[in-house]
Amino acid sequence: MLDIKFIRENVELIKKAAVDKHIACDLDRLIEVDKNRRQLQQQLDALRTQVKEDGQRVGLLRNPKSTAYKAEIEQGNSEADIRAEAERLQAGLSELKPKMKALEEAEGPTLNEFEQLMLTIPQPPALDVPVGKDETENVELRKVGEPRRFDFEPKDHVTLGAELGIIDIERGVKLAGTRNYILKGDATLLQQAVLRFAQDLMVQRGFVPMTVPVLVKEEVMYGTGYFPSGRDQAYLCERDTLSLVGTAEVPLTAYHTDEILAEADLPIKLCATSTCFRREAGAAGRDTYGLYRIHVFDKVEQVIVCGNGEEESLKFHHEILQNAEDVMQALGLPYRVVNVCTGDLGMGQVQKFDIETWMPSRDGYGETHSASRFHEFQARRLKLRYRDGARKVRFCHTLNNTVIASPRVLIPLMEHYQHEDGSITIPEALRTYMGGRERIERV
RNA sequence: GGAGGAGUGGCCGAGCGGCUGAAGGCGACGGUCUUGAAAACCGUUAGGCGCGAAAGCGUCUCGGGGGUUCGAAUCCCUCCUCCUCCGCCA
Repeated sequence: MLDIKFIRENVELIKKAAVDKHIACDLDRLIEVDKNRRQLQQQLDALRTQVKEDGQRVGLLRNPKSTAYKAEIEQGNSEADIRAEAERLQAGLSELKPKMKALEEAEGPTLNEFEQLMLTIPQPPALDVPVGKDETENVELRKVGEPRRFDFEPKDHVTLGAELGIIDIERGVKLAGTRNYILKGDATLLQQAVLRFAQDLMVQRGFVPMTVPVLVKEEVMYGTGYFPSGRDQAYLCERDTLSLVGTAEVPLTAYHTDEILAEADLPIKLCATSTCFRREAGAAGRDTYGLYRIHVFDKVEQVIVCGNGEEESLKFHHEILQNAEDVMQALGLPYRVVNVCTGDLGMGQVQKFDIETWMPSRDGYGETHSASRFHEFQARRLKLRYRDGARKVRFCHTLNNTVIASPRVLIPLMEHYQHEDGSITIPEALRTYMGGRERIERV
């Protein structure tokens, strides 16, 4: 959410942002509703002032001990006069009631529409975000590591997993439908190793590990910007008006909702390992093969809540990106970093850097991480604030990035480290989490 | 799930129809004092929205929503949360 004052003064900028981001919003209507809203408030405020002042005077005139009453007596007014004055004021106020009621009834829907519209206004992207229609126009920033050249015909992760007896997609689908899977034996251990390794690295870097709810209230989904527009991507437990989160970013970012933090508390660095649930609505037919695009997965996520400043935000954006790159480097996987273009940005994101990891079976890079910064966008929705040095209340900035998501990362991991016989080398960084073993082999 | 009790400012706690956005205390911040610190004393210390260049002014908010009333933190309805006891249970 943006500041309505900012919106009023930057209508054209935001219209352009909406076009570039492919987000539908009715800015003209918002401006109009905002105008109505302020007008109604001014009228109501004036009436309320009168009701308050006169109403209070009625009370005073009815109380012989009040100074106002005594003043009336001193001015030579009789008790009857004073009583009459009170009656007169009260009658006048009674007449005001229908007028106020009418205004209040107009204000309700206006406020409601105002809030709905405000939720649809996108955050303008940073200046160095490339304008583009979709992910094909993301701009590569750098490549790290070389895709491995095989001297044999490499297998894909599905084949490797099936032959090793550690990935069972068929039965996953049997139990839960398309885009489901079952990890078994060493794949389960490998996934847990990867998650634990990633979490340990984050803890080492000062992030507080958390266990968070994955089934959250709607307001949390709205607050982080996933609702209303992404509602069809979430699994809803409608009976309980709760939603399954698609990422731990949601509960982590919302952790300090409706609080005013001390500046000394910032930056707040949190991470959580959680299961993530995604409907993948609208992705029918896309990435249907293997473990790439699935409904349920586990992820370690990192979130930073920092002070309100462009520079600070940028600094932390690079920090969370670096954290993820360090994980990939420790795993020895080749990847590249892309500057995500406007058409592929979410509505709250100022800028997003994706890490795409080399996946031999795709003969290309596939997204494994997504590092975003939001400025105040989420903080405003969540009422996530702090008091600065001048004791002024300001909105925080928020950022987040994947640390590692599995099983997607098992794709490059298994494929990159495979041997001709179908066994897989366990990268060194993970061995302590795999009982010191060096290889996954068929048992 | 059943039966009771309670929700007031950063915290504790008064108020139970009218000059109460809210006494008092604690904490925090600023100042006086002090060689420094403590103590003592003085002062400041809610957020949202609107108007305004600003100072400031207005309004809303005492768990949320609705109602009664000229007037509600105070009365009524409803929902939520927390605590205690009982039941069930990983």
